[in-house]
Amino acid sequence: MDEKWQRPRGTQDILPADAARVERLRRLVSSVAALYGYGAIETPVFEQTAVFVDGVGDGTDIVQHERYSFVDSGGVALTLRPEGTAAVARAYVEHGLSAWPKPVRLYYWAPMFRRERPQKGRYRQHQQYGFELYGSPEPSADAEVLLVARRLLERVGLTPQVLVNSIGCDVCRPGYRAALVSYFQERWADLCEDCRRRATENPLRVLDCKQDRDVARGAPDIADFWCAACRAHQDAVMALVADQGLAVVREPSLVRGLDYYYRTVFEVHDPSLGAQSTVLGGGRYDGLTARVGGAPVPAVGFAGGVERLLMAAGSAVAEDPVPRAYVAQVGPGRAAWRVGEMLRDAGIPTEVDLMARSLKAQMKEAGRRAVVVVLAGGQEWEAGRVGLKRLTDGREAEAPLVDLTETVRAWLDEHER
RNA sequence: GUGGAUGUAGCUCAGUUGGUUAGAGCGCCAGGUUGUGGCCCUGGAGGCCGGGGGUUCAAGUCCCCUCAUUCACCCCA
Repeated sequence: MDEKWQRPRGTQDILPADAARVERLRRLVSSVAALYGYGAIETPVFEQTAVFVDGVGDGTDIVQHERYSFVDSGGVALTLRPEGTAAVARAYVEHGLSAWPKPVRLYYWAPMFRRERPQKGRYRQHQQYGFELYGSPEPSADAEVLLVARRLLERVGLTPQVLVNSIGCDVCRPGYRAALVSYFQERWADLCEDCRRRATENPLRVLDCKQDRDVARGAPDIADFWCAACRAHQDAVMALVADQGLAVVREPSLVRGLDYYYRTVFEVHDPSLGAQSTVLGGGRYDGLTARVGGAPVPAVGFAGGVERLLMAAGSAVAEDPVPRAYVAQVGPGRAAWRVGEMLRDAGIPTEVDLMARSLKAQMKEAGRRAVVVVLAGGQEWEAGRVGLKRLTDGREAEAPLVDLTETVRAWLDEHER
């Protein structure tokens, strides 16, 4: 195949069978959203570059190395959306949603773009769903969002292992950061190359290094540095979810890579996904609206990868089987053509031959994609009757045309059970 | 961006130490008496062996480059 015509690296074509699973998951997400009162929001696929650079943080990998950015013919700097939260925050500010009765609950489902090296569960274009809860600084807001995540995962058949941490606030994080830096300076010789870089750029991230486990384990725990307010917040969130039977585990090394997080952060992993095991991740981001031109508004939320969730879900999110009817033309004429539209008038998914096939070939085709075959044409047709056959059990009958839709529906219903 | 593995039919894969017209299974199409699928039988279509260059009398097989896929690092959904 000429590589000129291959899809771009890290993108995917989703064929009908998989598209049906995606569609099914999408309905599931919106049903959970409805259950908790989250309204859908859609934002553009691209934004002015500053929305992500300032919103997500210009030190983060997704804005530093992974941006799909371009300047349009009018000279405007634009970027394909790499994540949803900053874009929603921009829309929240732009449309004055801070004037809406609080809290404001929003969810989205949208394609995201990051120029990374593709691997299992990681694509340059992928889809994310996300939930955003604006307006409440209370621990109950963090807890609700965690409960939404749990319900969603349970609906797709997973039992989530939720990892939680608090990365503190402006009061306590600087102290922790300083303690970490001096700890790493003492062990500089034990750090891997990547960690030395990280130790200066973003010391918190050395914690989840995969090589220097020992160094990370011996590092000071942020829990010992939390201010009273952060500690109380974290304790309350943990208590609230535990109250609802959601077991969460505090993971001291959990830090997340986006700059807007504040206090609560959490992730859900699934080991079946390999190295890219994060099914969903999120946290609190009270300062984000201020980064995109608004007043600060407290907010919490999370986002999850559609492809990863589908991989982890396996057959739990299966394609909906659609029981179909197939109308075969017997002999010459257009009987099948007419019966087809008749069945569709009644809302029954129906196919009719378009290949000028023999009856045998039509039957074969029906066997592949239908449950009930209607045989239209010939002498019965002249007498106002058609033949019926159910492929699943071989049942056959003849019916007057006037009763046809009723009979087909009954046969399909019986098959369903 | 770094490292490893892999690219042969629509799909899953054989293809010997380089040696004639590159194979199988599944799938697809047609037929096995005029109007009844699945099973079975017969036949058929479908491959610049990812692309380019090189070594050789000879390359799907060996070498180099490139593209893609994949796994891991990095990072994250």
